[in-house]
Amino acid sequence: MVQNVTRPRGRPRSYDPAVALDQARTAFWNGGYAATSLDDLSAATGLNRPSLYGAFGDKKAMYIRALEKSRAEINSSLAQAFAPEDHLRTALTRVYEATASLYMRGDAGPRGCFLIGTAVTEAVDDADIRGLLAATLSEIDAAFEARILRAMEVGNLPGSSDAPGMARVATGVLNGMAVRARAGGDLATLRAMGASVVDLICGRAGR
Amino acid sequence: MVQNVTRPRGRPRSYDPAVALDQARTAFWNGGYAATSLDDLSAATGLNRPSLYGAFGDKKAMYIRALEKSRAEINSSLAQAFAPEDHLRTALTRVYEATASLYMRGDAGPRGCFLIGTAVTEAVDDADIRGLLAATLSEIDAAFEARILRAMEVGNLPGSSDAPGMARVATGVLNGMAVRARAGGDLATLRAMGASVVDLICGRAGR
DNA sequence: TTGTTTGTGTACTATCTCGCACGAAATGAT
DNA sequence: ATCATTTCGTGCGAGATAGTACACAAACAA
Repeated sequence: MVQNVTRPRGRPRSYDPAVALDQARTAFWNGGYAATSLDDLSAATGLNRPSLYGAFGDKKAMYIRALEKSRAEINSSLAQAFAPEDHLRTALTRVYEATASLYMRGDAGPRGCFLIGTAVTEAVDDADIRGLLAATLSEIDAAFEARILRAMEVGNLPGSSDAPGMARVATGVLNGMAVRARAGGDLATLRAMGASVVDLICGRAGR
Repeated sequence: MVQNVTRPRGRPRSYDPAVALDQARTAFWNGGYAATSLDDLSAATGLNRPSLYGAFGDKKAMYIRALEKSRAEINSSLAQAFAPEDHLRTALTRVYEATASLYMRGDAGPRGCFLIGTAVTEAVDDADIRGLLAATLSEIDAAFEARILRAMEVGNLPGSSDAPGMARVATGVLNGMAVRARAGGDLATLRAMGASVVDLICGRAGR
């Protein structure tokens, strides 16, 4: 409970920047980066354009901020899902179940993953976005790989398993689920994709 | 060698519509649908706007035509790759190898898959594009599934295998490779992803 | 030739887009 | 109370964008 140290000098802002960033991300998430105009962002956040510029800079800066927010959320949710030391099958299933329902959310229909749904298109022409996308994919790979390596140590997987390869496949199926969601796929299909790749990694009979 | 039956009445067009469609698709492929303007398309094809309208209608009609062309190419290349009755591992490897090098092509860096790279973003707001994307994904699933079922009949896979699930995972990894390509991933990574999922489906020792 | 049909190219308009300049409003400092 | 500082909101302007009108060019038919 730290008292607000010192209130800044001038007129207080009438909005919460974190909330506004969330609303802007929602707008980008639905329509993509290029198709979302500043007027759309203005309508989504309730801020007028000068306030948007004051808060975030230009359109691309807003988008980068939204990407970084998603990146942080992905990393923390993977870290959380992989923390409990239960069986690999349980941990992977938890990740895919949570992801499937996350990807199905959205007012205008399922929107999948923010990065896959919007950044992939821009990545070819924009090095900043491409770098952020690549970094996030690597981090997801690394989270899967670390968890798989732990499973190998504990004996849940054969010691000869190809952990980096399995991790990239695991990430790839996540990407495929994001694509399906935007293509209008239903929750059952997404969950089935996750279950199938868990079976392939952990073995069908599983346990 | 059919003689051009009857030449159409008026002034002949000075371009090949199929070539122009290819060039337009290249422009969309790099920049995405929304970010590609009619001037970009005009520059890419060498046609001026009235000719573009005359040939294809508006921008969205051009894009739909490009999507359908890619869809047809995907279906025929899968049918071709799956035709020989060799081992499932061979057939799958052939598909992933060919796809990996296809996804790495592009003048402005690797562009991945045209559908994944451009249609996924538009799919939420546009039902036509969403439907085309969903139909193509289903067709890819179906091609994988049919090939896996044949492998089960021949005894290359256990009869208890989950063919639909494996097929969706196979498609998902394809999607993941398309994402990686646009994120700047290198050919070795794409190929490794393919090899890993082939190992998971066919068994590590393989053969 | 002469007329018909069709493609080409310039130019135009209405609209949208971004980014910012300006004054009004709301707060803290003195 | 007055000033300084920061934000808010209306409105503006330069430029891009989609789509079209219209005149010209090139082919064929009679």
